[in-house]
Amino acid sequence: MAAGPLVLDTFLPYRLSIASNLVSGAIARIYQSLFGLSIPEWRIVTVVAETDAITQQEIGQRTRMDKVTVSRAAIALERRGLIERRAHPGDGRSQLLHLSATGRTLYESVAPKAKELEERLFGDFTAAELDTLTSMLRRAEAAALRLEGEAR
Amino acid sequence: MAAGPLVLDTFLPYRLSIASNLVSGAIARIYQSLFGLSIPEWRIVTVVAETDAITQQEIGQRTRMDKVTVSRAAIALERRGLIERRAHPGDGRSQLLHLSATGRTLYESVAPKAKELEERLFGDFTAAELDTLTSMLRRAEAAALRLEGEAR
DNA sequence: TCCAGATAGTTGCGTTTGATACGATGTGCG
DNA sequence: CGCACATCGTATCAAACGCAACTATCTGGA
Repeated sequence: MAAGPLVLDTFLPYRLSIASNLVSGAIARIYQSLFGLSIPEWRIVTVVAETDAITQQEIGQRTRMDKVTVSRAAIALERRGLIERRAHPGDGRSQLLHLSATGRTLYESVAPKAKELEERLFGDFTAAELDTLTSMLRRAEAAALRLEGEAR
Repeated sequence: MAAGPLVLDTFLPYRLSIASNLVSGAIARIYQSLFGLSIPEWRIVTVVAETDAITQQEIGQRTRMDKVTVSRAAIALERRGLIERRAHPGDGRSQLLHLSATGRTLYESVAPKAKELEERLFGDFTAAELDTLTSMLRRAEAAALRLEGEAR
């Protein structure tokens, strides 16, 4: 671990926040202008596409989005006809989300664009570097969760 | 670069956002409860401590915070007596921020706590890993900035 | 069976955020 | 020197966010 005095510019949580905000900001602007999707909406479309049918609660767990955020984005997506919500057989409180035909079509143009953006952002990383980065991020996530856990 | 279909869970911008939100969230809560400082306030205190006297505009550039965010946090810090604002000699529009005695005292307890948190979050990373992570984050920042640049 | 407590999703509301407009000051060109 | 334009910081307003309260439904134990 870095010894010595605090220097904001090299303080890792700070660097992480700066990098994440820049990357998220760039992507958010592009998705908004190309597809009219916010980040929560985009995440939901992707998760629903990957699972075929999923509850809002599960989406929240997977993506760490607040259930309120999921609820609002799901309502917006339904209004736009991109997803459909059916009663959950066996649990009347819940509903299963899945893509409409329109939603699936949209997803099929969104997904390649996502890969392209990833390529543009991380294209000069080697495969090994990408693995390293991913695993470091997961380690940091786990540590942050531990820290939160202690607090309560 | 990762080939194959989009899988949200391994999509790097997504992982970056999740990690950053968890880390920032944990730190924000701790700083709020220990020192009553928001993240923007904390950043300003740190930058001012490092530079001794700096304009709000420069703070914004360094930390990538909006000038509105900086303005509000600076006003709050001045009200609490942690920083002082003096006329900028040679530019009447601007002002130089510096720490008050109280602010310096606070900073001297904030800084070690920051190092401690960094240690708790990234303590199991080797020095080499930390360097790698930092430089990868900087590369991603640069790529995101290029992407933004193209958009306009 | 019935009721207390837990859970899914929505709504309300206060806070935070950032784009835009503004007032004040500074700068450069004619 | 004067006027158009840029820049610093603040104010304003609308949108995003997340906690807490709420409704409806489910679950387990007496």
